Amino acid sequence: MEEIVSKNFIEEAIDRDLEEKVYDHVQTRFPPEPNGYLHIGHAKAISIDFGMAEKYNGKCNLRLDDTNPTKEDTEYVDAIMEDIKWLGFKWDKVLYASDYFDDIYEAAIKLIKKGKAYVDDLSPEEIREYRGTLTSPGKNSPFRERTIEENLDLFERMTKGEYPDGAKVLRAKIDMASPNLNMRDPIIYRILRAHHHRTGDKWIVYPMYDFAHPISDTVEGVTHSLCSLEFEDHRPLYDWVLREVGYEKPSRQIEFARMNLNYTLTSKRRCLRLVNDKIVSGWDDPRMSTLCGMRRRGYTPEAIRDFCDRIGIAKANSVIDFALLEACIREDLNKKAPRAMAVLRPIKLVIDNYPEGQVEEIEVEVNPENPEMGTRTVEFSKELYIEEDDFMEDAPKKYFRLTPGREVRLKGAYFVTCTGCEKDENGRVTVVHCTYDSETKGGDAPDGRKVKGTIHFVSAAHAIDATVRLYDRLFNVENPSDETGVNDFTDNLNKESMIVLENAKLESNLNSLNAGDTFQFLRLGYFCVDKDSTPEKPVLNRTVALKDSWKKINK
RNA sequence: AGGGAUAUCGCCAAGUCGGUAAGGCACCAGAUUUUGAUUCUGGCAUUCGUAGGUUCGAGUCCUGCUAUCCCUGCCA
Repeated sequence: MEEIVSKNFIEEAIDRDLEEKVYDHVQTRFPPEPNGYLHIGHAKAISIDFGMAEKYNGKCNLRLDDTNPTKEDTEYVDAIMEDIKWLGFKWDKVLYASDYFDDIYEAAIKLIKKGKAYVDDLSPEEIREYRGTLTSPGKNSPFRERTIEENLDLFERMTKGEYPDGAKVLRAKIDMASPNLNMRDPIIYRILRAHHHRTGDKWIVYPMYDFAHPISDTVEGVTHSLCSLEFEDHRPLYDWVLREVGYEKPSRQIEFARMNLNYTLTSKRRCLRLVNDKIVSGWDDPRMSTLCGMRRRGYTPEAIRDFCDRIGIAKANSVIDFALLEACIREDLNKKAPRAMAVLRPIKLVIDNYPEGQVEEIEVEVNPENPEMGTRTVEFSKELYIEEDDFMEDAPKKYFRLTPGREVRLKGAYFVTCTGCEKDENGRVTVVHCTYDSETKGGDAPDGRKVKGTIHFVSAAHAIDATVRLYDRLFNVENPSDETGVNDFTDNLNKESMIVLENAKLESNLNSLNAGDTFQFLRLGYFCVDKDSTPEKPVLNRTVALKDSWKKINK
């Protein structure tokens, strides 16, 4: 049966434009300001900007919005490009708002000549006062009625550097009484002596976002300029600029709701705190919501794109459940990740009736979800490591693992029956004893008897020592930014967001790991090799745990 | 003299001439399972922010109200 996918409101708008021949093609752009790292919220915008172009066989440019040289840096440009490529999206061109500085400047002159822009000498404080408030109209600047000639002259002098920063601005002459504050003679150019990462010291005046953006879009040939909801109020200004400058094919701005994810933080200011205060190891800490952090954590681009597709596109503000992201990464990795056995918190299991010194090669599948991935062998011997959790001296009835008298299967190997354990002076279990049934090789009993549990193991003599970092959500409240009732957002941190296990044991097949390699450790979760990993001491990050209905029962 | 938006299941989200509430995640129950995973099967909104109205019939149309978000940077 054909799956019915209804169109979202952006596609409907595009369809209408195409139908009415407002445009005969679709072109979009993704316009980040290069002043920080991309995070999961940007993934949605990227997915929409590039996705719409793809759907309509159009093009999408990456345009770095660099109209404020005091905040931007090339370091971020490189990181942004890397992240977009990683996600698997392809831009048509890499462009910069600064590529259009000449066009934008000409547009400003045009506006002045039309009497639609003027140079204002008011101070920033005065401009704020004159703007009025949400509920009261603003009033005209005393400089509003300067002649066109005077404005032309003044603006030229601004550009030449005759005035200090902040002394004058160029404003659009619209309506100081507009209920929309953005229309109250918005500033379109300011004097800013700052080194620009691309244009150097060529410019002394820089256009404001509201002026630069519509012009960049239209000059670039963008048909649909997709952005987030907070720019809805700017659309009248966006349209005003394009109309007054007089473009024949103005771009159309369409706004959508940005994504929020519970338990995660995307605010630049707060993330910077996490980094600066060393609460995390850096912008690419696996707990960060940055794309580089998620990449290091082991998230795949496929999972993130699937996530963006599944959450939909709408205009209602919403908070997505983190569990959906986890479902996406589990679904992707379940198909792709080779299985391996690893013991995170090892205790010894000694098979008392197994021949001393004997080693058997046990064949197990690499991925039961995908038989084409073949099989591998793991060593089996008298002394194994098993998970601390897989033995319990006094176990409840529903416990399917090792407890004295109970028989379980060692994955791919034999049935073993627990006979007891040894403890240290503190009462901690150090060694578990069992006997095996040599008739059950491969994991099935010829007499047809069944076991309820199958546990994983690693042969002690063959195990590879490793460090495993168990990551969990960084915050233990749904909205980490909510500081009501706490001193600040760091009070919302999850103290157990990273648990480092230095004594993990890996199966011997994992003897040449590369950063980024991903595995499913049987019964534990998905793990990927960290960049800190060395051949001597592998380091694995837990991307996400497997679902665990036992944990739920046990609670 | 404020303006702009949004309200459908715990979280997202379809619902487009008004015709009797898709789907995903989560959750619950059962089956299968050499991962307590996966897979499968079944369950999960008499009701669409709220109060009225129009209509044979309203989530969809009309009126009023309420809640939430955004806007008073020479940031984007």
